Amino acid sequence: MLQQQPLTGNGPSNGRGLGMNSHTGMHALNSAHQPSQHRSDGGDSGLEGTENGHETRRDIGDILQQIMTITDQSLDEAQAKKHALNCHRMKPALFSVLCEIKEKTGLSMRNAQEEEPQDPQLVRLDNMLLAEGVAGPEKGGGGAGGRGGAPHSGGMSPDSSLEHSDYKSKLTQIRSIYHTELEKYEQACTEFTTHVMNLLREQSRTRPVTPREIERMVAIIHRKFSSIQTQLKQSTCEAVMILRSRFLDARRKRRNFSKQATEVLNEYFYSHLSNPYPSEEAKEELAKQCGITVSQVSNWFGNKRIRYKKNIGKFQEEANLYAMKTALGARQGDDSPHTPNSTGTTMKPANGNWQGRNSPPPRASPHSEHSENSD
DNA sequence: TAAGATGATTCGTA
DNA sequence: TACGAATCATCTTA
Repeated sequence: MLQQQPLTGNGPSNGRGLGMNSHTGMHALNSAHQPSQHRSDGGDSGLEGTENGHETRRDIGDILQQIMTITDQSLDEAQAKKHALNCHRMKPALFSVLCEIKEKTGLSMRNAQEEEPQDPQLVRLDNMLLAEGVAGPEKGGGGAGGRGGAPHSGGMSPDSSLEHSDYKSKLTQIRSIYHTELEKYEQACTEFTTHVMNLLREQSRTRPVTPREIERMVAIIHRKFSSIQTQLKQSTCEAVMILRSRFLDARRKRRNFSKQATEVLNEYFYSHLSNPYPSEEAKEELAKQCGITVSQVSNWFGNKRIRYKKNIGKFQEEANLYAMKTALGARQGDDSPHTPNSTGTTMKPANGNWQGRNSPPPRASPHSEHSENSD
């Protein structure tokens, strides 16, 4: 309970000649009133108010003696003695002297550490949790948070949105567990800190504990708890990574384009059958219309050209269908976007080979103008 | 469950 | 770098 460290201060004499210049506190205390004890300051001590230096020393000696014996007493006795000591007229002076000694001997710095810069790993974890939408404010409605949120392969088909919601709900679970645990840790940290602070404050009545030391102790506690929090963050990040990788694997699964998207692409393809090479702009436009990426449009046209060429007969019916559609649209004065070149009945690639690889379609091909009015 | 359809990937070419 | 061709992996359908 009552620590004796300030009393066993082994530093050099503090110049106040309080008999603290010995390792053995008790000896020092016992000898505090001895006249032989050297006083270097000739009575400057913080013990002013006493007229007689000798008397003062004896007084102090008595107090210290009482402090030292307090641990041997029963609790009640000790409490009473503590109270008496706290009320003793010499107490404030003695206390301030003890504090000073402690400062000088560096005892209060025992556990002091330089303020550490923020752990870069922790910063990374924090950033990641923020980016994933686990930490920070909850993101409403739309995305599953952060960059990992929306799937984009094959557009936002109903299937993928289903998958998406699954991802979202799992992420929400992780988020909720993370926040619950975090709250627990924070609460525990606060409770423990308060407890320790109370203890120290209580002790500071009987031993020299400065507010600065209490602050340091609090900082130490916070460091300990923050290392636990780091572990929590690490685990959470791992969980998110696992979830993400599973989700990404799922996204790799091929999804058919929506019927509507296929229709748009087919309309373009058959209405440009003589030259089914959409320009970059046209691809972008188609991608936008279909809710897919430009490269998916490119893939689609690549596959379509090959497959069409390989089996024109098989696609004849489809070609007729879209040609009719196109013609109908044109007749209705609906200057539909997909009715540009109206090769309509031209169901075959020119020479069965379009331009061929040696002569790719001119970039500024005529159809690109058509595609521009395609919205 | 097998066959066909389809989107993606890889590789060679100009 | 865009394209054709081959191929893979998955989805759809009967």
